[in-house]
Amino acid sequence: MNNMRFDEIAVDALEAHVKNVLTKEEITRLIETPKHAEHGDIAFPCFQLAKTYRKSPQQIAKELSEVCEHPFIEKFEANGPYLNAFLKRKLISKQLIEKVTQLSDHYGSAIDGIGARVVIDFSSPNIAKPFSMGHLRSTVIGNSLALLAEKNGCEPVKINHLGDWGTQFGKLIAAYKHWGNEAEVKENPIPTLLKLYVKFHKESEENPQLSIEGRGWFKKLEGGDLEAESLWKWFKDESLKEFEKVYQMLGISFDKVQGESFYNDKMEEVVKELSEKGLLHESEGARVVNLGEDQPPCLIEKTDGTTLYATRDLAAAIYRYKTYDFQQCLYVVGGEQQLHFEQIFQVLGMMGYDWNKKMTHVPFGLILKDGKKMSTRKGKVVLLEEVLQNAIDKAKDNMMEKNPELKNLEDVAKQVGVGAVIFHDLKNERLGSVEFDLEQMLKFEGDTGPYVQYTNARCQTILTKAERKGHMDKVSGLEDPYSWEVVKLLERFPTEVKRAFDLYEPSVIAKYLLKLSQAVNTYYGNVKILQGDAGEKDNKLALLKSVTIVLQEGLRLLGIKAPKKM
RNA sequence: GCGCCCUUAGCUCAGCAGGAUAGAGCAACAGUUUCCUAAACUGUAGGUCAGAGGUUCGAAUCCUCUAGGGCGCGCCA
Repeated sequence: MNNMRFDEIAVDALEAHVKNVLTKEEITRLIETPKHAEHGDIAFPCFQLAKTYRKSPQQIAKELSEVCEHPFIEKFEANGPYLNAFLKRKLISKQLIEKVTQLSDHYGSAIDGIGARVVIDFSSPNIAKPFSMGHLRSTVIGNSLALLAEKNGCEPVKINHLGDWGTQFGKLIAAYKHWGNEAEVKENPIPTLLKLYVKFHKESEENPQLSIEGRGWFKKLEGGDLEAESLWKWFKDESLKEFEKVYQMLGISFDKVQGESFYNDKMEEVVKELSEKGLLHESEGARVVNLGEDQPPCLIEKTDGTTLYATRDLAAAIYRYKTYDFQQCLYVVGGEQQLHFEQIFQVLGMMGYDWNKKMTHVPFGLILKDGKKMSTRKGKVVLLEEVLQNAIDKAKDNMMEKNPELKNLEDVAKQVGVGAVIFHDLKNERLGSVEFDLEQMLKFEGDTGPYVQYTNARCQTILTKAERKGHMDKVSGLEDPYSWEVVKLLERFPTEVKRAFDLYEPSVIAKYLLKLSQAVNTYYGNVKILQGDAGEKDNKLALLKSVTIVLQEGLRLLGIKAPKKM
């Protein structure tokens, strides 16, 4: 009977009285959370029962309200066609606070975790290009999914599948041979390489010969040409240094950095296998796998014998399955590549690999600029590093003004600034496209990361002031309406953690944290924590302690720090 | 042309295993600091849920169509 979820309590109370008509599952499905406090804590609509009972739903609600009872429920009330239940606030809050403070940061963790291995392919920036806003999404969503996987009892494997192979690098080498100079690249690697890349695309519009040249260089690169390889390696090393700066700012690390080039020596085998299985066909000089009547084929080898994205992804998938024996493999890649992944999964299936069902493309919406996709080729990029620095500077300005005597001000400014950017990216539904808006991203008020961090910091201050941490033996529960809203939200945390991972949606957590923060701030604004008699104070402090546990843990799952002071 | 996605308040978005009066934030306006951090709180104002049908006791939510926007669709990734 301990620690039941609210819906379980309701099912428990109702089951005996509607047993012949509805199953447990059906009751669970019907149960809902009322939107308005006057409708209680749990609601059960009686419309469906009306048919079988041949009574009005109002009548049924009334009758049920008279017979239902449950040790956790204060009262049942019929309100029109609804049966509303009011929980025993004191009892529930007592139990919940005890549970959260006992479990601490394990609250919400899956206890029946099976340790399933989940490979997550995310971030994957392209070398020789700036780490743009576009990659931010994959990076923060993927990182959060890894954290959520772990929280849900799985074992994540975080892979950074760098875009470090392909025709584009042949083109870059060609561009460098034409217009580049060593000193300039050394001085300012990424912007210089980007400039070369952009110039190449502009020039090749008038001079198609250039593209052919670029493809030639890629063929050399894939063939092991020393000059091509050393240039490529140089570009890659410079890029990795730049990326590392960004990952450090974001506080994100990987288990493996295995770019596309890692599969260079594994592709021949894949092509061979495809051929042996009779899947490879000649088409217009290239080699493809045909997929279906009205579907475009999957291109495996170009006319000149070099490989493509799809080839490398097939090799990567097979390698990963062999290496990790994963239960799930997630690709956190923009929605514009949906067709590509459909093709990859389909080809794997045709090769006889039924584990292709364990692979999922987790797409997300684009970051748009003026309603259009941002394009690297045209040089329209916004640098992530600059955005992060902007945010950090702004956080610092704020703190100089509000809390200048704060120690480690630099660190906290970083946590808040970066937190704002990450939260802004994660708070909206994954799939929606977002218009790039620096001003929005640097907002620290309202529905933002700093708002959540601030809520936590205020609670922390009170706890420090009260010098009460830990022993909550004297907790007896709370029943005022403000704390009740907080308690109800705290109770939901484990459910949200599960839902967020099931849906691959970090925004579920972000939205939850906003709701919790709002409820806490309302509480804080209306109730004086450090006033009242000792017992009352203990209860309020214990609640705040629970709040900080959940806020910190929730932020952590998004990859955001929770400073104690700000 | 085909496929996928999107359209809710002036702006950014919640709500969508159908349910009781469609919610936040920003912006606007009006308040709150002898009081635990005003990065906060309280209140006012703001909506034919793109449009039309359908299923249902009940639709922002499910189905169909229309309009508008976005993204893909053989040698880029």
